[in-house]
Amino acid sequence: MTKDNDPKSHAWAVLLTAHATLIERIETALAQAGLPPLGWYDVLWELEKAEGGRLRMHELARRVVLSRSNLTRLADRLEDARLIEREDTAHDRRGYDCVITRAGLAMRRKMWPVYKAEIERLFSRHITVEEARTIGDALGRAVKAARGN
Amino acid sequence: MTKDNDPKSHAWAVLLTAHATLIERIETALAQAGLPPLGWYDVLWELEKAEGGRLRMHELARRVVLSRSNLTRLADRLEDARLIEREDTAHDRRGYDCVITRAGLAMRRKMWPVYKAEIERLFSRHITVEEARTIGDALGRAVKAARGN
DNA sequence: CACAGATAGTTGCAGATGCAACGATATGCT
DNA sequence: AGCATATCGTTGCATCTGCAACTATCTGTG
Repeated sequence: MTKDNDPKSHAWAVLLTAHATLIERIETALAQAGLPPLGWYDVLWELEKAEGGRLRMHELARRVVLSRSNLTRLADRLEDARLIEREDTAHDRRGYDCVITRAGLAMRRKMWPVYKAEIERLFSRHITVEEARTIGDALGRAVKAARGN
Repeated sequence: MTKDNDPKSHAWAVLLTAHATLIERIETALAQAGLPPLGWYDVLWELEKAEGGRLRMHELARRVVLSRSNLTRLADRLEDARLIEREDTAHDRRGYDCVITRAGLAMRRKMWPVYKAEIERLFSRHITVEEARTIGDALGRAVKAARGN
């Protein structure tokens, strides 16, 4: 939080602090509401957005920015909770599709209001639409470049 | 990365992705250089900035946004590596001061070029100074509000 | 000054994480 | 076709994490 001489380093430092602080609050809010952690939401939401509610494991891992081994076990937990299912994929006997279930859709819908309220309370309320656009654009460029490596 | 209707939700989503992606890259770079993880840097840097290179455990935990139990063990590791020391604090027999050692200062100095190069490559290069100011201001406000809770 | 309640830091435990190694399958080259 | 190489997803291992419980100490109130 120290005033840096370089605005870019300062922005990076604040981004780290903001992420850590807000995520901590959001996880707490979800836990207090008796809901699963944010990582579950991310997976469910990516699946819900995807064509047919299904994605290959590696593609899902890429989208939620998780290592594969990590996604394997997160998928295990979600499958135990009946929120997703693994199906053999066509044309590649090595792979699986993760498919979101009805219960998975319902869970995501149940988590969203809690998550949304926290985003509003902790983030949206404090920034202007113009700032939001700038953040989305600038960080979006950085992500795109990092992925293009 | 989906185009959201709401710029603020979109900014939040991009922030999450950017954080995850860039941190992953930075950790990889540090590991490849044979250096400790980013969490060590954060602690060392906070101590180095602090008056006398020392902070109480709880204050250090607050600044690096870590739970206390977590900081206890991170401090254990740093102490094992002789990068910090714990000293009884004056006036409160419950508490300890974490103090950075010469080796700790040296380690932070050794990590910085690697960290800095990654920040530059992954973040600074892709944003303007004006955007950096906006990010620092906007997220700074959010952090400040969240802490004032 | 005695006691209730708050705070400092640590520890046990269960769960989450990354990395390297693995078996299985696919792909490219000859 | 046959073999080397790459990719898919899982697993073992060591490490890291948060929560709740714990001891020790401090603070405020009567």
